[in-house]
Amino acid sequence: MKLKDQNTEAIILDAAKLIFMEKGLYGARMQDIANQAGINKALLHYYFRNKERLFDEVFGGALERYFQNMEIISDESLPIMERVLTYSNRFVHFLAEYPQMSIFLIKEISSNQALFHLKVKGIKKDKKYSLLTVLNEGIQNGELPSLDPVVFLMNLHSLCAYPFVAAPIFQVICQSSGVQWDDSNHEKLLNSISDFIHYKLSKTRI
Amino acid sequence: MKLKDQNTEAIILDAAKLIFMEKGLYGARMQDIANQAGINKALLHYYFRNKERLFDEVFGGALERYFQNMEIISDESLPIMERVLTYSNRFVHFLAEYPQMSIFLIKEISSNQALFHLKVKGIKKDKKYSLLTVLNEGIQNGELPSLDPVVFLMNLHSLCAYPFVAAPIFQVICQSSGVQWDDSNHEKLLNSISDFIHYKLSKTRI
DNA sequence: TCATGGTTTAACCAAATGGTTAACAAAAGT
DNA sequence: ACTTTTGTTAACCATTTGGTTAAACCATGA
Repeated sequence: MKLKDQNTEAIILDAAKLIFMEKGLYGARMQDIANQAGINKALLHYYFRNKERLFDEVFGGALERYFQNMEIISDESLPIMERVLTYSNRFVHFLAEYPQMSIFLIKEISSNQALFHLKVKGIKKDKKYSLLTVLNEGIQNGELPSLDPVVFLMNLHSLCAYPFVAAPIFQVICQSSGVQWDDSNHEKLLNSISDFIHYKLSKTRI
Repeated sequence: MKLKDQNTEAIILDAAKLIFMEKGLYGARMQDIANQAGINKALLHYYFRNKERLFDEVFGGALERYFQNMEIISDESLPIMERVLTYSNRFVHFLAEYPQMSIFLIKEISSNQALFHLKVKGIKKDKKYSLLTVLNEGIQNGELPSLDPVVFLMNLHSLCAYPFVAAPIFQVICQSSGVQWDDSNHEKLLNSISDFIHYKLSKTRI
């Protein structure tokens, strides 16, 4: 029975992820999730006591993967520029793989900041460096030019994440101008971000 | 009666805007809106037949103002660089004034792309130029260096809008790193965007 | 084989919620 | 004054929805 057990649990989580991602906490219906998973609604409550617990599971998982990817730059063996480049690369690839993740996080965080706060604290506890500390360090020891690290962080995240967050908007904008915006643009996007990083973090600014 | 009439309608719209912005279409409850407006729930249905109509009113209004601000660059008397700078400036100021607008649009668009599509078509019909066409023009006549206008558009919008969209996330990130992220950063943000525009649109690239 | 315990379901329940009705209030027209 | 129109409300209704219950199902070990 253990086999089947783990299986349905995973199936439920996948279904819940899909539905929650699409509809959010309020929009999602337990029945929809049950249908998606191909099981009875009561079974949802058997595995995850209620809607919030199920949501928490999905949400927590998403957050963990999110931060996991955000914290990869702590590798001190590489120059900071290199780390930031890899970091943004992985960030974009991560978002490309889970396109709804970003918007999902933002949706839910904006309507339930408290939960997010707690989860982050739990996850960040065991992480040593954040991009911010790394940047500050680099500025102080002269590896980076002097710049406002918070603004840079904001800019960088904007360039990486917004294209996925606002994909629906852009599809319409581009469409109505006769251009296409699809996955083939990821490479161009990455190039422009690399360009930005080099521009901002090179010691030889103009 | 005309006086009171217009008044309650406006009150309802304000209340609906507030609640819808915060909770979205699904999350918002008619009762909440009625309470916020200080009136009976039935009165909502008296003025706006049902929830969707009321939502449409709020949503349509938001969209119109949004696009109104996005289309100001059509002033041909100015050099393109100037126009783009003003454009991004106004964009940021607009979002600063309606911080939830962007996230609201994204939320609703992502769960109801069709409506958005229609509304945009209706609004864009009477607009002559979009940022894209202006950019393309500038590239062709040599006023701008050769660059991918779609990617630039994406980058620019990202830099402007994401800080507002992701404000909740950033507040937590910054907080857990001991930094502050509040309105005082708008100016820094604007500077960094100006810098980006100059970097990208100057003919004298490095 | 059959008792046991985890798994799954159909049927049900109570609360929430969008929407309606009928009656009342207040202004405007006559 | 009184009739009509417009604005407003309390009470109500039907449906949806999260959650529960009791019974059935089924693999496994005694």
